[in-house]
Amino acid sequence: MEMSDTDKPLTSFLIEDILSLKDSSRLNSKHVSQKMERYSQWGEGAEKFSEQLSDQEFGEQTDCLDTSCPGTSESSSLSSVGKQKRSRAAFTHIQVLELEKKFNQQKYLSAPERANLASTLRLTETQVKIWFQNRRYKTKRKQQTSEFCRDKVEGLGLRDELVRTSLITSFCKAYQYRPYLWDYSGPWGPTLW
DNA sequence: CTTGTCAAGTCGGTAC
DNA sequence: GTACCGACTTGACAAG
Repeated sequence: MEMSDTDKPLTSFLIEDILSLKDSSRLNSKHVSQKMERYSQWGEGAEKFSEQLSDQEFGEQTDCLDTSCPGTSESSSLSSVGKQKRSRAAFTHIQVLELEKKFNQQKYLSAPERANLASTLRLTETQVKIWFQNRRYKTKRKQQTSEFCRDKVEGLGLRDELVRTSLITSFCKAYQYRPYLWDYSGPWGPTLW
C-alpha cells in the first residue's frame, strides 16, 4: 500500500516544508528560521497537550484546551502539516476573556509576561504573541475605519458647503437681476425654479 | 452561496 | 542572526 500524506511522519513534512522554503527564491533564511521556530512551538504545544490529556482525560478543563494549540489539532491529524488543509484553533471564552483583560491593561507584552500568560491559559507563547499582534491590528483598523467615516461625514459637510457656496455665487451672478427666481424655503437656501 | 470573523501565514522592516 | 513588529492575506468555519 502506498504511503499517503496522512501516513507520513510529522518530521518528514517539516523537513520537506523547510527544504521547499529554502528552495523558494522569495524567502530568505530569516523566514525559514521563523518557520522552524513555529514548528518548534507546535511541538511544544503538542507536548503540552499530551501532558494535559494524560493527567486529565476529558476532564472539565478540556473546554479551555481542546482546540487551543495548533499542535493539538496536528497531534490528532499530523497530516495537516503537509499540503493538507490547515486547522484554525478556536480559543475558548475563558482564554479570550483573559487575553482581552490583559490587552486592556497593556497592548504589548514582554517575553516573561507572555510566557506567564501562555502557561496560565495553556496556550503556546506564539499563540499569545500572534493574538496580541492581531488584536493590535484589529484595534487600529477599527479606529481607522471610524476616523474615515467621521472624516467622510465631515468631508461631505465641507463639500456641501463648498458646492452651496459655489452654486450661490454662480446663481447670484446669473440671476442678480431676476430676484423673482429665488426661493428661500429649501434646505439648501436659494433654489431655482 | 455569500459574508464576516479570526487564527495563522507571509513578507518587509527594525532593533539589539 | 534572532526576535519581534505591522500590514496584509489566507483559509477554516459559522451564521445568515
